[in-house]
Amino acid sequence: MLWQLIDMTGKRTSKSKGSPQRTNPSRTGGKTVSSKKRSAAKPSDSYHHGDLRQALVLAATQIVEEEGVLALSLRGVARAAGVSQTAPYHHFQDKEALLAMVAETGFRDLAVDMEHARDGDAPSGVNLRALGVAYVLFATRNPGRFRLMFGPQIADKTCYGSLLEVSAVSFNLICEGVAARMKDVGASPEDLMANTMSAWSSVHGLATLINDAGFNPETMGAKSIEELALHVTASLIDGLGREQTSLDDTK
Amino acid sequence: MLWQLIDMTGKRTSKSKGSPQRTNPSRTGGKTVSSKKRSAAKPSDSYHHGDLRQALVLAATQIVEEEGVLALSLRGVARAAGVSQTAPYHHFQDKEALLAMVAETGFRDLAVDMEHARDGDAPSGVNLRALGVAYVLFATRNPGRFRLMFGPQIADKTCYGSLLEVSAVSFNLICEGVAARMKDVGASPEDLMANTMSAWSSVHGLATLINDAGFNPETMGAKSIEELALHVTASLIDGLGREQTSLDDTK
DNA sequence: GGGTTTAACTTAACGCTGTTAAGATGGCGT
DNA sequence: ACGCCATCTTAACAGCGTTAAGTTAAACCC
Repeated sequence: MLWQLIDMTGKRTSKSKGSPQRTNPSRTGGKTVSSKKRSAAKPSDSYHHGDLRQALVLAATQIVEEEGVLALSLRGVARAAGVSQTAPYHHFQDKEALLAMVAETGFRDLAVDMEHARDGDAPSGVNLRALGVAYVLFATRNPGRFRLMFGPQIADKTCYGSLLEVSAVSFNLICEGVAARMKDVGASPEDLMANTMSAWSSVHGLATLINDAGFNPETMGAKSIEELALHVTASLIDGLGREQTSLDDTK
Repeated sequence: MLWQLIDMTGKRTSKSKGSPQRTNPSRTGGKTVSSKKRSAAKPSDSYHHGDLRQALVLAATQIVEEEGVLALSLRGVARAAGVSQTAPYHHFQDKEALLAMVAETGFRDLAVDMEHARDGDAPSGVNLRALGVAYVLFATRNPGRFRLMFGPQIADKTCYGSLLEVSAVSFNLICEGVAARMKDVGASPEDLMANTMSAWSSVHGLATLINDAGFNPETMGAKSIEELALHVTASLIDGLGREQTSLDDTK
């Protein structure tokens, strides 16, 4: 998370768990395959798997998304990958490290979605809304991973350097969007961080509430999640009760 | 949650887990004590505890707050209460039911905090901000319970009727605050639900990010959580970059 | 009051989990 | 060719949620 990279000198103690900021030894994505690669399918005949590391991440991602983080067991992941129960320990220090890898792919996918949604040529308000909608849509389409990315399953995220780096990308996108909007409105640049926090809170809160507070958009008078996200981002940009004019007076 | 009570006819299937909407048999607070009550201390000599139910809830609450939901085990709670490992099963159907009780007390305390913060005589914008700040402060002062209240540990919250009822109180407070503000601004009442969602998303998102995304307010240019919460609620009410005028032009 | 019902509590046990230790396998560099 | 060593295996430990069956004592009924 960028706000942690920024404040790396802070007093956040990164408790226990070995050396913090441990750099992932091999790779983040897992493309250093030896040569006889197997993509991700299990061979079941050969003693050595070929690319077990990535297979485990994929299996874990699927379980997280289909049954939730709480239903995920390391043994279950190993079973899904067709290896023994302790094989994962040769690729990940513990269960949390595997989950951190899954979360990392989540942050990567989120950043991709947001980059696709971004439109630098559009008015700053429109661009900011598009970013927010993309954020909410990613969260509601990948609730399991989204919960993992921000939940307590990964106790101290500062232990996983690449996780922090990737998560900073989406944060930067929001931050840039807010900065552009503030420039248009003529707001003081010193409020950039606080305003980024406001924007981020809006979309993150909406996403979290949809995922975890068990409600459907129709109850709130919206036809779809996207429509509701548009409404919420409009409220943020122009103020409560004034969102109906947002598309017109936006720069 | 109110939005579920509202939409009780909805297609939310309340999967498995016995009869949904099960009414808590004895009491919600646990004050139906037989007569020889023991408040919550463990007797350790008498075979029967006296008020084990409440003692378990208290012990669980403490563990949730001090070590997090993930560190809580039913056996550990029983140990803390000084009873055997299976004693809790005579008061709660399973671990989740105990957690639901802890979450319920959380929603009750949240509602109390927000009711204290409410000021019906103040301008609508000021009142709404006070409600939001109270929400964020509760969440950051009780992170363990807050995570439990909205997290996936309680899989299907519709199974616990009293939980839904209590959670509706704070929702109503936000809803009323938004309605008053909309009236002042002259917004169409049909947007009430969507605007409530906007307001709620803002404060819930901020609370969640502070608790789970591991950042400190100073990084965002705020001196305290309260100041940041004030900024975020101002952004919501008046729009991004315009919050500096919020306290003046509010009604 | 004495006998019985019954809620509250106990010990024992099952299968599951995360994790460690120690042994088996086989690709790769020398 | 040989040995190294990353990779994978089986075995084992303690702790978990939960069920089953037995024990205690409070409450209730006549």
